[in-house]
Amino acid sequence: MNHWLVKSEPHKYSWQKFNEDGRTFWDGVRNYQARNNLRDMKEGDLVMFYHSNEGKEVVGVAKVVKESYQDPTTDDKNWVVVDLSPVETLKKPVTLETIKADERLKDIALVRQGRLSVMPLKAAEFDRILEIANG
DNA sequence: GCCAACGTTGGC
DNA sequence: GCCAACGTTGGC
Repeated sequence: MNHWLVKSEPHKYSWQKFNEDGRTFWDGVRNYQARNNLRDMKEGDLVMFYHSNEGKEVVGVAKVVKESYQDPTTDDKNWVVVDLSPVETLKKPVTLETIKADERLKDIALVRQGRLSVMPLKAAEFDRILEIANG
Protein backbone atom coordinates (compact mmCIF):
# COMPACT_ATOMS: atom_id res chain seq x y z
CA MET A 1 0.00 0.00 0.00
CA ASN A 2 1.19 3.50 -0.78
CA HIS A 3 0.86 6.72 1.15
CA TRP A 4 0.23 10.20 -0.18
CA LEU A 5 -0.37 13.78 0.80
CA VAL A 6 -2.74 16.13 -0.99
CA LYS A 7 -3.23 19.83 -0.50
CA SER A 8 -6.40 21.81 -0.57
CA GLU A 9 -7.09 25.42 0.20
CA PRO A 10 -9.75 25.34 2.88
CA HIS A 11 -11.82 28.10 1.34
CA LYS A 12 -11.96 26.10 -1.88
CA TYR A 13 -12.49 22.66 -0.38
CA SER A 14 -12.05 22.11 3.32
CA TRP A 15 -11.67 18.98 5.39
CA GLN A 16 -15.01 19.82 6.98
CA LYS A 17 -16.75 20.00 3.62
CA PHE A 18 -15.07 16.76 2.61
CA ASN A 19 -16.52 15.05 5.69
CA GLU A 20 -19.97 16.44 4.97
CA ASP A 21 -19.72 15.09 1.42
CA GLY A 22 -18.38 11.72 2.54
CA ARG A 23 -16.73 11.23 -0.84
CA THR A 24 -15.31 13.45 -3.53
CA PHE A 25 -13.37 13.31 -6.77
CA TRP A 26 -10.04 15.06 -6.48
CA ASP A 27 -10.06 17.47 -9.41
CA GLY A 28 -8.16 20.57 -10.37
CA VAL A 29 -4.73 18.97 -10.68
CA ARG A 30 -2.98 20.67 -13.62
CA ASN A 31 0.58 19.71 -12.99
CA TYR A 32 2.20 16.68 -14.59
CA GLN A 33 4.10 15.55 -11.55
CA ALA A 34 0.99 15.75 -9.40
CA ARG A 35 -0.99 14.02 -12.15
CA ASN A 36 1.50 11.16 -12.28
CA ASN A 37 1.10 10.73 -8.55
CA LEU A 38 -2.68 10.60 -8.90
CA ARG A 39 -2.29 7.91 -11.56
CA ASP A 40 -0.18 5.83 -9.21
CA MET A 41 -2.80 5.83 -6.47
CA LYS A 42 -4.42 2.48 -5.80
CA GLU A 43 -7.71 1.74 -4.13
CA GLY A 44 -7.15 1.56 -0.38
CA ASP A 45 -4.08 3.82 -0.34
CA LEU A 46 -4.06 6.30 2.55
CA VAL A 47 -3.86 10.02 1.90
CA MET A 48 -2.97 12.84 4.28
CA PHE A 49 -5.19 15.89 3.80
CA TYR A 50 -3.32 19.19 4.12
CA HIS A 51 -4.81 22.67 4.34
CA SER A 52 -2.66 25.14 2.42
CA ASN A 53 -2.64 28.92 2.88
CA GLU A 54 -5.02 28.92 5.82
CA GLY A 55 -4.03 26.62 8.65
CA LYS A 56 -1.02 25.14 6.90
CA GLU A 57 -1.54 21.87 8.66
CA VAL A 58 -2.37 18.23 8.05
CA VAL A 59 -5.92 17.85 9.31
CA GLY A 60 -7.00 14.33 8.48
CA VAL A 61 -6.56 11.03 6.71
CA ALA A 62 -8.48 9.97 3.63
CA LYS A 63 -8.37 6.86 1.50
CA VAL A 64 -8.52 6.19 -2.21
CA VAL A 65 -11.89 4.63 -3.06
CA LYS A 66 -11.56 4.77 -6.84
CA GLU A 67 -8.42 4.77 -8.93
CA SER A 68 -7.67 7.47 -11.50
CA TYR A 69 -10.01 8.21 -14.38
CA GLN A 70 -10.58 11.05 -16.83
CA ASP A 71 -11.16 14.37 -15.08
CA PRO A 72 -14.92 14.97 -15.53
CA THR A 73 -14.42 18.74 -15.39
CA THR A 74 -12.38 18.84 -18.62
CA ASP A 75 -12.20 17.12 -22.01
CA ASP A 76 -8.43 17.36 -21.96
CA LYS A 77 -7.17 13.78 -21.82
CA ASN A 78 -4.08 14.84 -19.92
CA TRP A 79 -5.89 15.18 -16.63
CA VAL A 80 -7.29 12.62 -14.23
CA VAL A 81 -9.00 12.49 -10.86
CA VAL A 82 -9.33 9.89 -8.11
CA ASP A 83 -12.17 9.40 -5.65
CA LEU A 84 -11.38 9.91 -1.97
CA SER A 85 -13.31 9.32 1.24
CA PRO A 86 -12.48 10.58 4.74
CA VAL A 87 -11.08 8.04 7.20
CA GLU A 88 -10.30 9.99 10.36
CA THR A 89 -9.78 13.49 11.65
CA LEU A 90 -6.48 14.01 13.40
CA LYS A 91 -6.84 14.63 17.13
CA LYS A 92 -4.32 17.40 16.82
CA PRO A 93 -3.55 18.90 13.38
CA VAL A 94 0.11 18.68 12.42
CA THR A 95 1.34 22.07 11.28
CA LEU A 96 3.90 22.80 8.61
CA GLU A 97 5.99 24.38 11.34
CA THR A 98 5.99 21.11 13.29
CA ILE A 99 6.87 19.13 10.19
CA LYS A 100 9.78 21.43 9.36
CA ALA A 101 11.05 21.11 12.90
CA ASP A 102 10.86 17.30 12.93
CA GLU A 103 14.07 15.52 12.08
CA ARG A 104 12.25 12.70 10.29
CA LEU A 105 9.86 14.92 8.34
CA LYS A 106 11.86 17.97 7.36
CA ASP A 107 12.84 16.50 4.00
CA ILE A 108 9.42 15.48 2.72
CA ALA A 109 8.15 16.94 -0.54
CA LEU A 110 5.72 19.16 1.33
CA VAL A 111 8.72 21.11 2.62
CA ARG A 112 11.20 20.62 -0.22
CA GLN A 113 8.83 21.16 -3.11
CA GLY A 114 6.33 23.65 -1.81
CA ARG A 115 4.22 24.01 -4.90
CA LEU A 116 3.50 20.35 -5.56
CA SER A 117 -0.11 19.56 -4.64
CA VAL A 118 -0.08 15.75 -4.74
CA MET A 119 2.97 13.95 -3.39
CA PRO A 120 4.03 10.53 -2.15
CA LEU A 121 4.93 9.88 1.48
CA LYS A 122 6.95 6.99 2.81
CA ALA A 123 5.11 4.71 5.23
CA ALA A 124 7.49 5.84 7.98
CA GLU A 125 6.73 9.49 7.28
CA PHE A 126 3.01 8.84 7.21
CA ASP A 127 3.24 6.99 10.52
CA ARG A 128 5.36 9.75 12.02
CA ILE A 129 2.73 12.37 11.20
CA LEU A 130 0.06 10.19 12.80
CA GLU A 131 2.26 9.72 15.83
CA ILE A 132 2.62 13.49 16.27
CA ALA A 133 -1.11 14.00 15.74
CA ASN A 134 -1.96 11.49 18.43
CA GLY A 135 0.43 13.09 20.88
C1' DG B 1 -0.01 41.74 -0.63
C1' DC B 2 4.64 40.44 -1.67
C1' DC B 3 7.81 37.52 -3.56
C1' DA B 4 10.51 33.10 -4.12
C1' DA B 5 10.27 28.81 -6.33
C1' DC B 6 9.35 26.45 -10.13
C1' DG B 7 6.69 24.64 -14.11
C1' DT B 8 5.31 25.98 -18.77
C1' DT B 9 5.49 28.48 -23.04
C1' DG B 10 7.37 30.34 -27.03
C1' DG B 11 10.99 32.80 -29.71
C1' DC B 12 15.16 31.96 -31.67
C1' DG C 1 16.89 22.35 -27.81
C1' DC C 2 18.07 26.42 -25.05
C1' DC C 3 16.58 29.88 -22.18
C1' DA C 4 14.05 34.18 -21.07
C1' DA C 5 9.52 35.54 -19.96
C1' DC C 6 5.52 34.57 -17.83
C1' DG C 7 1.99 32.49 -14.73
C1' DT C 8 0.79 30.07 -10.58
C1' DT C 9 1.28 28.38 -5.99
C1' DG C 10 1.78 29.01 -1.39
C1' DG C 11 4.54 30.61 2.70
C1' DC C 12 5.35 34.64 5.05
